[in-house]
Amino acid sequence: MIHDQKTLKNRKNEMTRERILDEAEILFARKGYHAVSVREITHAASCNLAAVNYHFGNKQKLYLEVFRSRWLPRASRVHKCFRESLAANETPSPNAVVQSLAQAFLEGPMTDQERKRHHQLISGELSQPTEAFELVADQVLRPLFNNLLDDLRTVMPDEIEEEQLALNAFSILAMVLYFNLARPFISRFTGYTYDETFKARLVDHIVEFSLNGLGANNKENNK
Amino acid sequence: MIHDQKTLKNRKNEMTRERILDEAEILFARKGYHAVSVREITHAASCNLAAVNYHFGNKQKLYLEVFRSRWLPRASRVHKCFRESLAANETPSPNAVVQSLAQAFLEGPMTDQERKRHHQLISGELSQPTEAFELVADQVLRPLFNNLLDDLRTVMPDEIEEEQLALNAFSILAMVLYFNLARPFISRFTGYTYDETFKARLVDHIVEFSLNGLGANNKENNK
DNA sequence: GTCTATAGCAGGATAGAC
DNA sequence: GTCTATCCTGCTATAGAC
Repeated sequence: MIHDQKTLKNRKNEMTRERILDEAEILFARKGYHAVSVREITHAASCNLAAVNYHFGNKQKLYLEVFRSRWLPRASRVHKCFRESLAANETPSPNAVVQSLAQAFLEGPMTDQERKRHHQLISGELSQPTEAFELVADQVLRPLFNNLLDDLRTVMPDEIEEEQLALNAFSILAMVLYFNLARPFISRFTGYTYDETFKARLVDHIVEFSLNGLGANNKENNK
Repeated sequence: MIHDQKTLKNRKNEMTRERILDEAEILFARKGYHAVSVREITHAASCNLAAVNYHFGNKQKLYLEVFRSRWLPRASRVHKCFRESLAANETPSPNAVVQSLAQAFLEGPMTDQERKRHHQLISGELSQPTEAFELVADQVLRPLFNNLLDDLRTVMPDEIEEEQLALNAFSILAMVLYFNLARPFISRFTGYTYDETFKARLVDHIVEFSLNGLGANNKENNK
């Protein structure tokens, strides 16, 4: 009995909490932290103004929780997609590394709507870092970067220097992230929409450009 | 007489106005539009709260004026630096194009402090575009992009498609802009500081990576 | 043109009833 | 846990003295 009541309460509690997180993420992504008010969030989540303080303490902690419980898991899915796609190749190659990465980021496990929110949120943190950036840098970006470094070390010639390797890793990330972050800018100047065809075209381009950039475009490594 | 009084007034007026613009730019860059209050700006500029409304109408118009009178001219200096550096080569080559661009952006006519402000401001607009983005896109980004397209068309093989050309132009821009925008992220992961040596190293890397990426790294075009 | 003073409002946060 | 009512701070913008 008591247990049932408790789970019932918890369930209702959880649902309000989740609704707030959903709406908060949408609004923070669309307008940025400071441009969104708690009133706006609670109104969108159809709950009371005081609910944010009750569930999260304050606005800043709600924002952090959006990253912790929404952004990080999604980023993990992308990272996992990258690793699995890469592992599916029987022999590692620069081509496989770059293609897996580009596909995971541009065509990966997110819907277009999710991807937009996801990138707007991180874009805000790159522009004006808060505590959330530490979280993202340590739990997502650094592991991704280190994985990429290791992958490159495996598939690149042995004589390559560590600094050279790091710069190459950053350059590949630059391509992948830029074509996501600069989407409005790119659409504006070319008139292309980011449909499936164009995204596939982009992945091909990124792979080709990066592979050549790596100077690893010799016949035996590609494909 | 009357004329002298007028110029004197105007001069004092201009100086307050300029001081406000200076401080507003610093604060908007550091904290973002919504996180800065007019009080903060006028206090930093050692003038009265009402001065912003007198000189600019309101906060939003002040923000726009920062872009118009501070950001755009600085971007023009960079663009000019790029064009002049490129024109200095007797024969155009992919190498000259990319190197001129990378040098203008990374080592160009700005101090490091200016560059940081400059990139933080545009970074905010990329993340949450306002009216200022239209200004920047039309007056700076589009001309830059078109110039780069024309340059590439000149130096690249004739059979290249327009779409391919545009993707290459975006990729080069991605490299140049990313290594500026992601500076905190890069420093954090490598431990490198952006001193003169490292910036020169970066320019070399961007040039090499992009040239290879263009697939134009044949001996007769390089150098 | 510059200032003081203040209107007028929106924000985050909380106390206390239910 | 959720709600109402409210506190209080901070904001933008303006009116009016100098």
